Amino acid sequence: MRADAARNREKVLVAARELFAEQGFDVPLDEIAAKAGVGPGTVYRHFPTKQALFQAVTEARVSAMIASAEPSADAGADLFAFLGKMADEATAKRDMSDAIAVPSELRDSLHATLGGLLGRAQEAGAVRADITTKDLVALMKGMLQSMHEGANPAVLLEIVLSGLQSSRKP
Amino acid sequence: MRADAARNREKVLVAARELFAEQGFDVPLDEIAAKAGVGPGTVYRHFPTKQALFQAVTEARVSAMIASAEPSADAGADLFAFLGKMADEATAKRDMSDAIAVPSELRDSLHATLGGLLGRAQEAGAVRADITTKDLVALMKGMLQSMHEGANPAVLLEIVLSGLQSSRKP
DNA sequence: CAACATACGGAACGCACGCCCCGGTTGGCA
DNA sequence: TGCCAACCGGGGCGTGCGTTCCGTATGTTG
Repeated sequence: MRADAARNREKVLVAARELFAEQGFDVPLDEIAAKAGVGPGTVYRHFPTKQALFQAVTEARVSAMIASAEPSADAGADLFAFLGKMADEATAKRDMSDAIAVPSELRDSLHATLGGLLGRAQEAGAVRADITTKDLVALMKGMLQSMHEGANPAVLLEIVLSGLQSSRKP
Repeated sequence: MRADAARNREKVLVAARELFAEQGFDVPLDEIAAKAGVGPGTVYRHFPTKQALFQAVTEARVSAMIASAEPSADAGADLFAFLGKMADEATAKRDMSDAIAVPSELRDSLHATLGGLLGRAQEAGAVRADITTKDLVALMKGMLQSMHEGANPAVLLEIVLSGLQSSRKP
């Protein structure tokens, strides 16, 4: 690989990282290219599609998060800690809320991780048993999106967490 | 107004009602026109913008819902009943989840209604005090959207309702 | 029945986006 | 240093959408 090619690839990654974090997946690719100081064509030389670029940018953080989900003695706490971590990430960077939605292997791994944590937490009786992985994913997707619309992220998270474990008061 | 104009206006409303209910606000306006058997231009003769058409279609149901939110002795139950009604509507018709998001006076009234119900429920001590109207709206928006992605609407609603009133277990 | 305003349809416009192509340039190897 | 392959930039294509324009058709009125 030529030196300038490697340099440009890096510039694209840096620009994409910043803009995806600021504006999420919906940021126009031309804007990323402009911020990187290259043409759109150059972006596509290094990444076959916009989603591939997104995956390249989020891979490190999402993988780290998935890796951090090691089971402990308290399965309920494990799940809640993971959801909290996702909420924290999503509060700081807008791209986390898209990582759970944009199609990619990464997203599938994330869903699988959530499913595993949920299952163990349910077996331990820490969360209500009638929730499916799909439900949890949809719930989180909605919550993460809501966090970027002026709502208080901490409050939203608490509502979801308490809702997961308890049934309604009579 | 000419007779055929009135007829076409009605055909557009019927088609829009069905398609907005099926696919939400995102349905292309040309599709509505095609289903109504008219050209796109005709739609715009009767409704200045797509949002105006959407408002015309959802006005009756949303207004009815707002009107049904009369305070009773139990402010908490009032709020929960209203949220349940919204969830039911959103489960059946896809346009309810957009009525809370698409800019219009209707949406603002809806938000105001939610704010009023929330305030009274909080005064009554039925829901946690640290939730703002913005939080509630964002939460509902996320939940309603999630309902159209394969999740179980009833479970989602229960999670939100129980989350609203209780704090997390220690 | 004539004549005119009113309304129609759908082609066309403007915009934004993801993605591709090509003439020119540049880096690295012989 | 000279040459070639690799790479660059950005203009351009295709698509989909909301919206507008205008020649034509049609309902209404005297």
